[in-house]
Amino acid sequence: MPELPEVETTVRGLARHLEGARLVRVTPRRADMRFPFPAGLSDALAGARVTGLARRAKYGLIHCETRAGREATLIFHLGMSGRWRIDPSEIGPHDHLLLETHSHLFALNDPRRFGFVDLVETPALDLWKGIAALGPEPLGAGLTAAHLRGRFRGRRQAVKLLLLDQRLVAGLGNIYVCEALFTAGIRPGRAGGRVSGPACDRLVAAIRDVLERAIAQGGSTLRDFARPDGELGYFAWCFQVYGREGLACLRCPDGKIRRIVQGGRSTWYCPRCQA
DNA sequence: CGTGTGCCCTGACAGC
DNA sequence: TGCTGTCAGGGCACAC
Repeated sequence: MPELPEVETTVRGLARHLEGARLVRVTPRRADMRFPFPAGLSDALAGARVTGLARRAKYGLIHCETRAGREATLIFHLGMSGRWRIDPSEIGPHDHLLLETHSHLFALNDPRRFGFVDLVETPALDLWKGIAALGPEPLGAGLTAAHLRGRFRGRRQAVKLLLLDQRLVAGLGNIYVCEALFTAGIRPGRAGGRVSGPACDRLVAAIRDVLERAIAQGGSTLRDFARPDGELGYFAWCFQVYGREGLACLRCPDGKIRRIVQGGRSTWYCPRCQA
């Protein structure tokens, strides 16, 4: 379930054990995930010290200083089914990349292999293809109603699909777009260009609210990650509309949550209170 | 350029 | 029990 909050939670969980540690060994267990592992990955990172962890959109960033004294960043994307396992009791068929420090083993596990990793020189990180074109972070100062309004202007595409476009806002996925549109009272199928200024105001607030609450929820689950064999990236979250087709709307008395398909993916919303 | 479609991959679940 | 079909949190390539 990796959208922004899950990646944020994952990064925080990894940071507790990885920050400042030295990578004793880095081991791909197959040739590729979605893309081939970078050539020379193991050699480049063996003996490197982890200087810090960060997140940009749905990318996790593991900043390192290599033995050669170069700043390098290991980028990971969790795709649809990726997660990190800490000190797993055994290595399974879907553990595709292992990071070992003196005290812990981290396994990047991803059954569907839609995730991937890449290695870049840290000074060139912002030029990296996945990051260069990203829109503003939704929890940063860059996301404003004016920004959304400007990017929506003249667009006939549904606001739901526009919000999934990482160039417009970085880090939203299917769940939190559905939830934010519900909170803001905006119909997912509304054309971007027809979303009003006040609606953009509500949308910005809703996006922040939904993401912050999800991160807080994930943070509380982080406790579990301290125990051996802990896994990172998944936590329970009580959704208001996501996956609730046919159930009663939690806000209005008579609404029933409806599911439609947009861009080949499910959208859930309340036809009564989302205009 | 904006928009729409199909596809990468495995696993879980519903229905027969 | 075992088969088949459908669907899943993402993003890219490609066609028009």
